[in-house]
Amino acid sequence: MIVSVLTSIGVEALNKTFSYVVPEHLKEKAKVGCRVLIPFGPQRLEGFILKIDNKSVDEFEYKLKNIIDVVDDFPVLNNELLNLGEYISKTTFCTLINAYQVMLPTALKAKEKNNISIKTKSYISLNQKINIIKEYINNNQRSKRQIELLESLLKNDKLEKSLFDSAVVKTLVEKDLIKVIIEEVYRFKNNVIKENKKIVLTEKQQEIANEIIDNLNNDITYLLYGVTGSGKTEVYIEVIKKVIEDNKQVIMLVPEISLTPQMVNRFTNVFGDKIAVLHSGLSNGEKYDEYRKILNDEVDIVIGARSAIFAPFKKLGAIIIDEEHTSSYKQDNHPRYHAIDIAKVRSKTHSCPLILGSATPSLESYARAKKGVYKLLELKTRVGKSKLPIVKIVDMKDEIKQGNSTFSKELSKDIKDRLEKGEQIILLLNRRGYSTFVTCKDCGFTHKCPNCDISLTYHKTTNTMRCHYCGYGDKMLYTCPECGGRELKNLGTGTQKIEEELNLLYPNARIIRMDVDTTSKKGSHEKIINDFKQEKYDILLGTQMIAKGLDFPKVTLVGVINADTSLNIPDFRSGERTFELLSQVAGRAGRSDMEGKVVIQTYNPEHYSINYTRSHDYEAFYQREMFIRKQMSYPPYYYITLVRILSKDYVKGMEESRKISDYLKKHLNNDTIVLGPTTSIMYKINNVYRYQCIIKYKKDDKLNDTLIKIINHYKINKNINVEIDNNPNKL
DNA sequence: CAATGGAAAACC
DNA sequence: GTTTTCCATTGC
Repeated sequence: MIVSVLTSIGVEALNKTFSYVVPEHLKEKAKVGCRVLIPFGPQRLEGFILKIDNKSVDEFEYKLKNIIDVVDDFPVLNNELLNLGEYISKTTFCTLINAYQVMLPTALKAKEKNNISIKTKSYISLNQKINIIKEYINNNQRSKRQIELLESLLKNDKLEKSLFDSAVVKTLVEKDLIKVIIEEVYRFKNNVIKENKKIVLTEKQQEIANEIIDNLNNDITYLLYGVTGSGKTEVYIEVIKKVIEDNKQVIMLVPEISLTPQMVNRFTNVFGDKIAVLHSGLSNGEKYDEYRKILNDEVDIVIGARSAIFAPFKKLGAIIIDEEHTSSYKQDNHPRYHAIDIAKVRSKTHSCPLILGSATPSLESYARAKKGVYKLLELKTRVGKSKLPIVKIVDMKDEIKQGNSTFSKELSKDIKDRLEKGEQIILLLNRRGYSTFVTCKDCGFTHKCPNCDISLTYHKTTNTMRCHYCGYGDKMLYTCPECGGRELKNLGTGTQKIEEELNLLYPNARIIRMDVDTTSKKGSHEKIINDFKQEKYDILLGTQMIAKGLDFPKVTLVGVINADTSLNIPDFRSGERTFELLSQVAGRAGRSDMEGKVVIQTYNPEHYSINYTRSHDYEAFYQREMFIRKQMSYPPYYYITLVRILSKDYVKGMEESRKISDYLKKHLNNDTIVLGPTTSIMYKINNVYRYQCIIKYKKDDKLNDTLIKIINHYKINKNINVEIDNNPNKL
């Protein structure tokens, strides 16, 4: 038997299979999709069997080697995953092996040293009839510890092996009186809080749910556009109930790790424990266990982040993507796949619906819904008595004149008021660290990362300067290295500084900060959220991770310290991102019957992205933004493909970028627009210079082939790296 | 003419 | 990606 094997090495030059002979004793085990251990030159590698060949050895002009071993008892890649991998590799221009690896949990990736194993627990139980045991007990009265063990087992079917002395267990096993049972156990445990809330759908929710339920066997994509607090989750639950009734399974994607516990909790209360959880907050072992629950048909629902879209369910009945506009549904390193694209492919293969939910849909999705490509479903009002919060926009230019720099008069007053009333507050600042850059007052020197073209952020907790791109860290400077000046100023405010100021202003307030720096430990997301929910704190201060989907009934005030941080990013999506962030965080206020208020501080109060949040007017924002996109030939009017050229050599990078740009202009359609080359916004990261060309097109049948030609041309060049990003999140 | 090193090729 | 091979340059 001869098989084609794809090695675990993810380089363009090895993006092909190699043939091996399967020795007689492995023939049974070797199936397509299984991992195998192979000799590869002088090394040993793992790879996937992609094909079983019916060729014979002498049809090859070189001598084939034998496979060393088959790693898996069952194919890690089933047919659907094999096809999905090809799709990813084609659409994201990555190697096939990279596509397969990204779909699998670490434990099942083809990798040489993978020591993530199945966790087991050992039990003991009786291996003889009761009368034989009793007889043994009577005849061996002196062996006290053996008798103790046997008597416990007479009372219990099985007991943990570790409760007893291993020598005692050993003797009894040797005498064939008891046996050891090894059981697989799952590592991940959800701490579920019991709820006794009965879910009653509003008329509108029921109507929408019914519409989806009536069409469960078609690959329709729905856009469920519902304002914050309108109860999209209730609709999801109603649909899922029906899918499970039909004996099918559901994938539910949530945008942030911090939102999973909340969703898991709600779902567990409705569906019991037939739920697997998959996100980056789990250890590799836990992820493996959750994945095995899916493989073993033990669960009906997977809740998770982006990669959960690959959950290997055999009978998918529905895919739900909550907060579909979230940029993290697209992977921001290679392979840059988008979970929604994968979902569409899977929805087609399984003939099941794809439900995209959001209060602020991406322009692309909403435009598609308007065109009828997606089916638009709308929830326009909040559930019950709760109303959308009042939004106040504060012009910080005026406040500065009055001497207020971080907190406006209005926001300070409101914070004080809520603290007195014992209500909760959420404050958003989309910048972590203490200050965003350090400048010398005398010569204007800014402390930049030596590897990247980025100013370093000061972290007061560790007294270090850190680069948020490459992770570089340095001691805080007290004298300017350029001119020796002693007046270095901290400019730009981060969450750490706000926390410090809040502590000074409201010494009695209990404040918790949530950003990348306070959530690096496992389970810390959940802890912060639970503690805040249980009112152990008055103020939750955080970066954008606190903006989406969280449900805190006691929050009546949301403050945005600086709405301009996301607006000032030079990117065509910055307006959309700003509106989305502000609308989402505003949606955290007033979710119960208490009225909510949102205070947005900005230096651009007249900007439409900020202004339309005041009236919660997505439609108006959409119209305005679409007008600009049309003028500027941006999505959704044009598709964008970003070609990024990376090189350690500044000059060579530029030269090759120019060649690539010329080649694109020459070979693409006439109505396709090629911009660049230019240096990227971050022109140097980790000592690698970055250039880019932007391709805007409506339809270009030559694009794919042209890009492949460019990639092939550079695949052997070690000085130039070319990356393709379709529909980029950032330019 | 061996030693060194960096690029290129092979990897089934 | 890692290892080996190849070839040109350098040093003695």
